[in-house]
Amino acid sequence: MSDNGRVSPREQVLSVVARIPYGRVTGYGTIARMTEGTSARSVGSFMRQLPRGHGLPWHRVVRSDRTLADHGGNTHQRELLEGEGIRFDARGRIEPRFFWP
DNA sequence: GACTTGACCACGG
DNA sequence: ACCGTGGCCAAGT
Repeated sequence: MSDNGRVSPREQVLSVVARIPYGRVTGYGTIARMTEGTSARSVGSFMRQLPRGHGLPWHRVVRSDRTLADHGGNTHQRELLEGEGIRFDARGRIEPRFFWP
């Protein structure tokens, strides 16, 4: 924690992302609701600065419309998710049953 | 401290 | 179902 007993927004976000179970996904807005002092947009801003490959399952965070965010480069997010058994429909949307909670 | 920038979202037309 | 619009809030300039 950083100031007066309250955990900083990004710490909370990191903590929630780390808790997303294997084989499930959640949305930016959902994370915003589980944390304080955040919005879906600010959650995305935090995620953007994360160094890749530090162990955090960043790929389990998707848009509320169940499509994958455009990260602006080669990311194998879809492959990573499919590797966990997550299925996409013909439109490129993750099937609702994989959402967490 | 004002102004800009996003891995976003809900809603109306 | 597809846009456009306004709202959101931490960070960076």
